[in-house]
Amino acid sequence: MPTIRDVAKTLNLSITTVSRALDGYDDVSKETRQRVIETAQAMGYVPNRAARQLRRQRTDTIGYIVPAKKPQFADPFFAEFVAGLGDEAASANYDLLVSTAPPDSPEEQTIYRRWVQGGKVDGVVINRTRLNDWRVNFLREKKIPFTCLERSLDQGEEFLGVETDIQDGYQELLGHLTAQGHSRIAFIGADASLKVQYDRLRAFQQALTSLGIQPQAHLVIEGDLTPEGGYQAMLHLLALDQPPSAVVCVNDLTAIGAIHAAHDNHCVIGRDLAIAGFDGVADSAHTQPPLTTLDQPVYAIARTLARLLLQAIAREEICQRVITIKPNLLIRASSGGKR
Amino acid sequence: MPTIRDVAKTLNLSITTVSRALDGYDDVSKETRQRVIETAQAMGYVPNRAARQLRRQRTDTIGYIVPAKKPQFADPFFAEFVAGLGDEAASANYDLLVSTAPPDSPEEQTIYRRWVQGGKVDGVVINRTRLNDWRVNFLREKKIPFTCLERSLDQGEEFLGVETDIQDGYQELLGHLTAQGHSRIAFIGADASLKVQYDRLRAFQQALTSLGIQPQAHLVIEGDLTPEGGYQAMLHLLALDQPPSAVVCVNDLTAIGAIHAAHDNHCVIGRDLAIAGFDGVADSAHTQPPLTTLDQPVYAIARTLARLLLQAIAREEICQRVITIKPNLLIRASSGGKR
DNA sequence: TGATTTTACCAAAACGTTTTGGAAAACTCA
DNA sequence: TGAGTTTTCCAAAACGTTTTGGTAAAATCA
Repeated sequence: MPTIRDVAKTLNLSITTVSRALDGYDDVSKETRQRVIETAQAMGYVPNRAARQLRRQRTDTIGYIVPAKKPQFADPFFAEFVAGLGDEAASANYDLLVSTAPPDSPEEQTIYRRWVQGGKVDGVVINRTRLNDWRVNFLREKKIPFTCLERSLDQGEEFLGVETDIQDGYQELLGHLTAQGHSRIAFIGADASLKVQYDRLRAFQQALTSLGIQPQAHLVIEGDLTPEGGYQAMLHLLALDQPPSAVVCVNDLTAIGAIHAAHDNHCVIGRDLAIAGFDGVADSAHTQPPLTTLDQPVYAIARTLARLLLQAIAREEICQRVITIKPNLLIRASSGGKR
Repeated sequence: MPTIRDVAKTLNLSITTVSRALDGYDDVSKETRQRVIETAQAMGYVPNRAARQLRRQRTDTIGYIVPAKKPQFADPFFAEFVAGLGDEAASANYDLLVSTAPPDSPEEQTIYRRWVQGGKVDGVVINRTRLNDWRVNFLREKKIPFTCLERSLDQGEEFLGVETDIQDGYQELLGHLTAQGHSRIAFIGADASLKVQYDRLRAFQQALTSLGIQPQAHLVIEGDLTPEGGYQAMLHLLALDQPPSAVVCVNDLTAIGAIHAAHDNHCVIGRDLAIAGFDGVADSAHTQPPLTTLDQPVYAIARTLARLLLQAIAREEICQRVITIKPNLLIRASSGGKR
């Protein structure tokens, strides 16, 4: 593996000149630069990252920790999210470091500490933000750049990241459901400490109220963002004295589980029961019947988060620190809409 | 951010002693070690990774490049796979570097080159191995440790990784299908350059033959491992003069698309048509009807690949260089089995 | 006792870059 | 012509570790 020293020796130049030629400084002549670039290429020289990082005091790496329960995580949301981060990072010659840890666990703390204090990453992307999130306080205190999907309550104006504005989306979705005669509408949510749960439940209830329907506490169930959680929650709803005729789920995976449970109870979805999700993961188009959902451009959101983070790392002026995204209602057969 | 120098100064010790105390060498007294550890802890000292890497000439990082087509990838297989790699790496205090690149593309080559030659990773995990795979030749030539899921034709005895033995699985699956009277059985596969396509198609045909059924070329269709590919392939099959009564798909995502297409053509799956997948991704339990599939322990496979890789990096003696895994047939309603 | 071994520590070199602060050579202009 | 300016290059100093090759002091042994 040739080093910069080898290249310099071959060309009878100093290390300095080679370094500066390759980095595009203008204090090296055109011909010299040409020679350097060619020789480096021919010798297969690639700068050693560790040495560069040590000297430059940065890593050209951003980090993301998948907030997954114990071993597996299977939400395609994360897959798309990671792809978006990775692609944006790669396009700026950055790398993406990935790990998994259960939300709010000691492991999570350990990894963040190792990455941040050990100087493994220049910045971090956070999602599944919690209402009170130690991560934002920790990163803020350590003065490490970071971006968030959804704003925690600890963050005021200095927030940097993406927020989804779901009010209109839920208004439209519930308008669609009530237009078909539904009035007993349930909500299968997530852990109450999550910001998305807080936001989506509130938007759901506000939309209901604005349509003249009184929200009912016993029609709000807690799931866990997985199909299994959705399945159990749906069973619970179906066992009620007066089961709902429509169910809004906090994400698509929950909805997939709910559909399954309804099927198992011989409900015909789209006729006996309307179901809607949130996210627009690829699978949602392939459930039976296809799932009505509020589609978010997850891949684009991830790229945006990475882009903002890279700008923050480079200390660029960021004109728009909060990027707001509105989900897009996809009406499919699961809500009895057009087939 | 305190460095080892700060710790040494605080304790009036040399840098050497601090370093060796923390690394557990035995040429430092019990009391000194204790003092060092406590002070380092108290000062919040964490070794700088870049400096350590530069000196040790290794990175404590393994790499994995998701072989995804253009922007998105949504296969939960990858999500589970990445989680497995990440967890195993973390348990050995290693990190996981992730990127995405279309298979066999210039981007793929660039990233591998950057990682390997720039010394960003100590080793690499490969999956979606191709029949002739430049990656294995490249890594072998550069003498970088790597492990593979599935063996490419370029690899002989020096293979290190996991192979799936699917012969029995397909035998059992096709036995199950023929027992229900199916004899026109189609196969929706993947790109012919992939090792899994090669293996699974061959296993499928051998199983058919052994059951006394002549494989028919026009019942073998090429998909692309996505639901969309499965959807299109299924439409094609349904339009045949004599459509198949059962369809075996190369992975679950393909099967999910196939189910969708069949539904859209008013086939009742499990009655008019049997469909089976491969992988056992979480979603396969929640299709309607639930999908019969050959379940692979993806998470465990990924952990195994990472573990083997770490052993290779540490130059440990590896007693078992090829770990063979057999998928497990899950009979669900999509093949007309038990409900 | 003096010779040998063990214990506990350390100075300095190395890892491969980037950056700082010049400095010689080649121009430019009056 | 000679003073200033620009161009092109470079030596040496970091960056924060780990490792090498020691050396005094203490303990052990004959």
